[in-house]
Amino acid sequence: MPQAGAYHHGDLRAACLRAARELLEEDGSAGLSLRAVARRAGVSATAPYRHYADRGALVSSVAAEGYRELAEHLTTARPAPSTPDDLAAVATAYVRFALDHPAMFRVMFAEPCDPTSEERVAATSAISAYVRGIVRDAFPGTEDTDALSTSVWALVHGLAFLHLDGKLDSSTPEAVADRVRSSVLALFTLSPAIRKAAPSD
Amino acid sequence: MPQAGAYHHGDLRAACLRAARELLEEDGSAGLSLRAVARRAGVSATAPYRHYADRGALVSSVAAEGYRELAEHLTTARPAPSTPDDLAAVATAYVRFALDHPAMFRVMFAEPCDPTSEERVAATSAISAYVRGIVRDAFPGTEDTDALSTSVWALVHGLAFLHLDGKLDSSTPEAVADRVRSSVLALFTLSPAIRKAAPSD
DNA sequence: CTAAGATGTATACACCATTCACATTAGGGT
DNA sequence: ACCCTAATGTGAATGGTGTATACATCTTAG
Repeated sequence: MPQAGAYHHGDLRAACLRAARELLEEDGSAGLSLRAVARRAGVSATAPYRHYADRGALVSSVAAEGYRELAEHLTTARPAPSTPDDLAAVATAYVRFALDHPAMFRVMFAEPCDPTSEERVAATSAISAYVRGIVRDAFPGTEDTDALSTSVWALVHGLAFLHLDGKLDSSTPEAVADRVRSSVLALFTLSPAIRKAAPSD
Repeated sequence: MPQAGAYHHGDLRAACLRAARELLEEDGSAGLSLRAVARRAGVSATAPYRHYADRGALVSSVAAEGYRELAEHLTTARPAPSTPDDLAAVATAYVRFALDHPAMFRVMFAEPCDPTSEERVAATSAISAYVRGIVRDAFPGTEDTDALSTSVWALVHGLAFLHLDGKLDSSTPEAVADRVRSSVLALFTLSPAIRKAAPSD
């Protein structure tokens, strides 16, 4: 039975993760220090090193958790997305997640982020596959599904960041939802002008 | 005549900016510390405070310079853009800028960034206006130019970030250029499937 | 020429990441 | 039941960082 004595924590690894997430919510990414995490977990400053190689490793774990939660948030918004309309709904859910958890979202995407963290790679490729699945269902006639889903992800991701950075008004959830929705759909309803102007390959 | 004596630097403000940019190129955003800037400028650790309120102010100035250079980079790529093809070229230039100056790009967009820096606001609105101009010329028949240009900016911005974060292959400039180009254009060439699937308003 | 303001320095404090030697404990092999 | 080992947590120390404060030096306006 763990947690009998006070010397050993029991599950410090998980406690650190939880503390890190709380600090992120409260003080933003600036407040996420190893020492603060240790303090909150009620443990000495260097104890976390037994479970994380360095600060970056902790951050990577937090990010990975964020990816999983984002994925869950999206599937909750639309459990079985298969139409352009579903796609728009998922897109707004994506942006909403970013605005509801700004510090977490920044940790997930705005860090230097070495690509050697398997946890991160696995989690992001899950999201990528999810988007690809929706696009495949929503636009069955598409030749290059990968390219299109990349475009969609990039569009939504960019919208999230521009809102997050205050470059676009995000005062009300409705305003954001409307913009995301219309942005996603607008790009699909412009064909006449474009086909006339750019009839290449 | 400045720079006669050694006590006063002459133009420490500019020297700090230059030093900050060099450190950014060399060591990434992690190496950008006020103390390192001061060291490189050959000045005491607290001297920069005479010209910048705090670290954030320095970073904001660097970011503002980055915005201006990005704008210049884009206009150099296509001095008078007016077609979808031009738009694609400008888009690749945008992503290329991000990949060529990753640390700078992150400073520009991935920082918490209080919206109270006039320098930043002015510089970003310039880019926003530039994109809007291209879109207006490239798609004259569009009702809501603002919405469309927002979408375009978001798409390109998202592509830049996904490449930067290693979520998309950026091993060769050609691969990146092809993907950006096709991503931007692909979204304009899907009309049949979409109009059939989502015939709303 | 001098006094005041601008600019740079020195010192100090608090915080942080990280390392290392050490203390405590849990659990498996006997 | 016992001990030994590996896992886990502690404490002190090192070197880096942002920032405030008091002080030194220079420039320049009057």
